[in-house]
Amino acid sequence: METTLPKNYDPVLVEDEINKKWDEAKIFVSSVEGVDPELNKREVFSMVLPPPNVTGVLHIGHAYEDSLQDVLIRYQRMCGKKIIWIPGTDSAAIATQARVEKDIQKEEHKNRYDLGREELVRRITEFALKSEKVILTQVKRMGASLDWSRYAYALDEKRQFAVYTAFKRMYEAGLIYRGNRIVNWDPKGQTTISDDEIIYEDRQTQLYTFKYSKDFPIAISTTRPETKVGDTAVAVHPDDIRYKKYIGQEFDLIFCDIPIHIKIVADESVEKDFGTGALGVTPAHSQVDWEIADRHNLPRPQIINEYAKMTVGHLDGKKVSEAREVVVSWLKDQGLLEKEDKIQQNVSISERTGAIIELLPKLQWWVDINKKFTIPYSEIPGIKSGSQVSLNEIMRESVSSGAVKISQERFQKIYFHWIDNLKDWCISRQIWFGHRIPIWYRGDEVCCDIKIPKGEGWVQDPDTLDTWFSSGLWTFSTLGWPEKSQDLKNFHPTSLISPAYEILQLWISRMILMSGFHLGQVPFREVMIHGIVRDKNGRKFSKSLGNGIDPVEMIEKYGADALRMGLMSGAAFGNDVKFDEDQVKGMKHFANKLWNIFRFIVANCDKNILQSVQQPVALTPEDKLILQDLDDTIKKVTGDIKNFSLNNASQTIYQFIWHNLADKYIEASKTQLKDSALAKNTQLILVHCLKQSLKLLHPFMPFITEYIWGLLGSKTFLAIEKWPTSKS
RNA sequence: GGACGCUUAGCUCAGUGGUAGAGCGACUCGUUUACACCGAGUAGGCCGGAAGUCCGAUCCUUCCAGCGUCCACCA
Repeated sequence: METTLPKNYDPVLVEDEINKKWDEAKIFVSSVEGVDPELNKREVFSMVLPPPNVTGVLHIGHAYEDSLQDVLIRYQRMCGKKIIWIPGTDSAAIATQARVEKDIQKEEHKNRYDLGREELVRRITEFALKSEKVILTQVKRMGASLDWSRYAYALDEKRQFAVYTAFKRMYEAGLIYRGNRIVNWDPKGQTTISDDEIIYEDRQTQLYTFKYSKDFPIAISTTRPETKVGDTAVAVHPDDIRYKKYIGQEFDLIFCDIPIHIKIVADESVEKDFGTGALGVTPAHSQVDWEIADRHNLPRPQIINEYAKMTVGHLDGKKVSEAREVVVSWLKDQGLLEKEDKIQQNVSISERTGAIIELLPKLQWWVDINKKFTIPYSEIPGIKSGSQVSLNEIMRESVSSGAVKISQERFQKIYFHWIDNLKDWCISRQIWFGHRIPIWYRGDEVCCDIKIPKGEGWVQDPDTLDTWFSSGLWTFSTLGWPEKSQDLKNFHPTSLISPAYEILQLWISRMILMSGFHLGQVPFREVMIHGIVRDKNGRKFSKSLGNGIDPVEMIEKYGADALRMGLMSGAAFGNDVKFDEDQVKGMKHFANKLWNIFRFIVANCDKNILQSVQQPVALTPEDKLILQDLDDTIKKVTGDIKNFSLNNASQTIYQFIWHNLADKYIEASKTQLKDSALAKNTQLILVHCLKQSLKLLHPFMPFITEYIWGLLGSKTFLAIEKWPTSKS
């Protein structure tokens, strides 16, 4: 027995050491062509890592995602494929800016306007860099076999160039336009805010039912009577027999001493059973009404300003709440108010300032989803090069043709449902951190270009792009696009992407759109959506809930191998995983078990047997049983990984190593090793089983398997060994 | 409001149209020269509720309940 091997396995030291060795040997770097002359002839397996946001540190959900993909990648690598797995991080414009602004508000009581654009962006960038550093360390410690030579950040120079190029080409194709849209406006913060920054409060409010005037035939209901001075129509359902006869009629009215012009229109979106079944349309201050106005070509006067004050008639300058009282008492005086009901309503409130959100129209940039353009080149089945298509058709065809395979049926359903209801994509954001829109103005002139146009007086659009605009380019902006690079030719479309289901619409569909437009390709051939990790109570891990678990803490306690294995065996692919620390602990014990199997074998086998290529034979019933079990295990684990049943695969290999190899065969070997007729063959079987086990386990527990592999005397890395095949 | 998912042993989860499985935990016994981060055992579940299809359902269908997610938010 060699006394140099400690009884207990210490993952932390080993994992650092192995990581260093992998780094130095550059075995995960796909651009080192000289290492293996056969490499370029091999089948390619390429993936991008869904880039984590630089909004802080990674949580256990990222650890799960990284592990899943690394298992698949390591398996494919061992199957002899040429692997490219690209790491990166995302700037996550809104999320990051909001995070930093919040900190600054808290610590310095300053808002973005106090700091100014330049200073705020500087601060955010500083924060992003810090957070990027932490994140990268975390990803590395998880053992993700990424090609770090290809690391990309959403705001780095190359990606910036790709984003501007993409914008310009889409602009020139007529797919990007500028138009008004209703946004969430925070009157206290004096800024637009995104839907994620809104909290909904269930409040009781009054629902007023009234007529605009005595001559008007239809009563309407509203919780906001003051906005009715901005009405331009009353919408009714086309099938509503009560109101059919009025459709198309127009009225000039005096409402609360303010003249308004009302047209009666028919619109499917109106609920017959709500209120009076007639909707007063206030186009400028309601999302739904804006769309109705769109469909019926109605004027959209703005009657509330950025300070939540009225802008018309004698109400001018009054707060909306004051104006409401004025209007209600006027209605009462005129005898127009038919009834008042108490109803529950979701009120939108700004998360940060607590102000009630006003909806206001603002100029925004859009991607036209339905406009046809000529696609110069297309590999997508069903879309011919040179034909007329829309982005919507690209998104639909890419999946319905099977060029992108969304492997779980339920997610495919969600995808199509989303495409069916898709509207134009608003890509401008009124924040400062992110890719600034590459549009310049000079008087009435508008210019779209990658650089500031020549000449004096050009001013860049103040808005930045929706973060998903740059994320949509990710599969090819990371491969050198817009250059016609060799990488792009070799590795695009990528083989697989494995995101959480939350970002199917946000990200996956945008990548299909972008890749289709710019390359005439799909971004990936297969989408395998995974579940998310939850805490013991089934809640999501999130920064705002503060229930995050630092994977590094788990790694230090149990080892990255144990964390990976614990997460993998937690639940089936696509289902959510409840994080269970005990499971991780159990896997640490498993690592220790494997370590001691190794110690036993080293202590009981001749040194030359450890590296012998001689095939063992089955001499005893125990021999026969273990070799058969091994073969079954190889078959099952391989099949399970192919089917993305990583939970089953990990449990099968666990079962074999612990309960077949250790509990049964090693016990049997204790007598067989004493029998000179059996000793050598028994040693061969032990070593053979151990080595095959190491290979099968390697995708799940890369560190300990690689470490033991080295201690057995191998000169090559286990990570690039050949995957075992079963005999049957 | 719409869509989808989940509900199986104390806990975390697999699974199959034909008398229920794993890991952890619990309990009993054992071993202390591979491993106490150990071994051999034991106990535990009318597989969320109701109805239907079937010779037979935990698995298929319908309804209901609880939980969760995404989308749209109702004047």
